[in-house]
Amino acid sequence: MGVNARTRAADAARGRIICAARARFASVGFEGASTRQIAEEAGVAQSLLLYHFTSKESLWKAVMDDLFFPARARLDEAERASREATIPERLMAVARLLVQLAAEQPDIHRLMTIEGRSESGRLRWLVERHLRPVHEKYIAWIRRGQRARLVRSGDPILLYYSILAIAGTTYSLAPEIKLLTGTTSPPAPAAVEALIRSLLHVETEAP
Amino acid sequence: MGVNARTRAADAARGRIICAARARFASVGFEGASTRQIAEEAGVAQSLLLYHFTSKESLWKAVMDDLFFPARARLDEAERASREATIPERLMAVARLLVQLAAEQPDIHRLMTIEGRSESGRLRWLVERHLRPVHEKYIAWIRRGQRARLVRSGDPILLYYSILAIAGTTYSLAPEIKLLTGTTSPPAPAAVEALIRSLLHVETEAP
DNA sequence: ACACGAATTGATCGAACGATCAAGAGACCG
DNA sequence: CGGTCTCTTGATCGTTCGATCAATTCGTGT
Repeated sequence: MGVNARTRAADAARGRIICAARARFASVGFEGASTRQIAEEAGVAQSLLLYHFTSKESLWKAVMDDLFFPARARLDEAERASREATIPERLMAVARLLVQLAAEQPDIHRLMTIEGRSESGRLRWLVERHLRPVHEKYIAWIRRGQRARLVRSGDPILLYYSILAIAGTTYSLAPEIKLLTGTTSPPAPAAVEALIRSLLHVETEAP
Repeated sequence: MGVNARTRAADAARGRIICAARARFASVGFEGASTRQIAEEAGVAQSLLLYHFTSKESLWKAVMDDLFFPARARLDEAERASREATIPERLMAVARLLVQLAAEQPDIHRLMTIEGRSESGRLRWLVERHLRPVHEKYIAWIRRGQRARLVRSGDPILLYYSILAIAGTTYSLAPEIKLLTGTTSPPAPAAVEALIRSLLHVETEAP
């Protein structure tokens, strides 16, 4: 972005604001987060936040873009890398990355599940801009895998959202799990991946 | 509760407040919900809300008790009814009820997943009062089933939270799924149950 | 019939909210 | 070296927040 020392410092401030905003939006939601708390955590004045992002809603959209565009780029890369594999293995490659993303940044799962629970202008924006391009593709993959009898039968939407749910929940609810069990280390991505694999697999034919 | 016409009307008002509060807390979280909106939706003055429930936090706790105590009673009943069955079948009886509860009242899943994502006094209260008595029991069941080689191996906490995630997510995110796919009818509980069953099952021995 | 008390309301408090604006600070180009 | 433009701040606007309080309503027990 910025080449000058001036604009580089400004970009750093923008980055700190986005980072603080992501944490607040993810934990208390859009309505519950306040621009003053976000600005304080970022170490800037509240008016600077609204200088860079014009409104609270614009800041929320910037947070979403900052989170989803890199994630989608990595998904595209995982698709390309598995170009030659079977549908179930391609789906597993995608699922593996979804688990990895949720483990690295649990906020991404928190933000999706906090916005998807009630219809709003923000949800419509998020669905059209980020979710639909991703979800529809993989749901179509599941359909294709089911036609080839390589993926378990049943509602593809239910199957896809169950994969998303398993991929993120244990990382998203880490504070609750810590309070409940004392466990401070989240499960290994490989263990989550194994559960998803058994969910995706075709059932062994009943006798 | 009330036997007089007077107290019966008051209980009705209390019920309407709790119902409206559950919807608001579930969709925008504790911090995002306002007592004025809740009171308006319940058709009472905001001051009456704080007369019956002394504070916003007390109202939240009343909502949780109102949701969890009946749910736990039904869980106890499902346990008793499956007293003679094997561990995996008892777990499936519990899972079936969890799916049914999430399908009937998706707010219960929304409220759990909105509070579990950041440590707070409310989360501590919820864990000690409602979650620990339920979760620890079923995680112990999973451990017992694993020792008997009747339940798939792996982290029991991950397995349990994956079951919870699958049971509730498609109902909890119904607004998002509707926007994404146009589907207005949520999946049948039996379909969700089938996914959980394949998650719980012991893997077929590798050659 | 009447006084008591639980239920309900409207007014109001100080604090925090999102947003706007004028003013200052300082790096950059001429 | 001075003017310009971007970045940053503090003050302030009107609104809404959770909470408190006095006043009113109305069924109930005596």
